Amino acid sequence: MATDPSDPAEYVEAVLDLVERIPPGRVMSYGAIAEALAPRFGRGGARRVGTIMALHGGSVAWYRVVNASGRTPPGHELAARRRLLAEGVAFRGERVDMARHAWFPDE
DNA sequence: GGGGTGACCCAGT
DNA sequence: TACTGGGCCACCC
Repeated sequence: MATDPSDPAEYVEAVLDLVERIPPGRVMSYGAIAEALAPRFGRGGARRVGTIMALHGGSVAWYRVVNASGRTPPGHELAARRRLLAEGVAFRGERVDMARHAWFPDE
């Protein structure tokens, strides 16, 4: 079906689809996204998710995706911070308070 | 076939 | 907290 691991485009779609499901005020790390899709696609990794976001993130809520440390993507720190603050996400200095806002599809 | 690159991650210092 | 080194995987020359 649409989840054909042999088609790279399907993985991209799955990543973007998952990002769209992140509730406002919550965030996910690149690694967490890779982990969440692992059962379905098996392949991929945090690094790949990052590349996908860099290329196609513009069409989704890219600012809800941060690295494992809670840092916002390079070059977009200000924009990400503004949007996240507007959604009620707490910051600790320059990073998101992951312990408080990290989200996982299971919820 | 070989080597460099990247919106990553983790452990060690 | 910051920096370093190793591992990771797909993509591009």
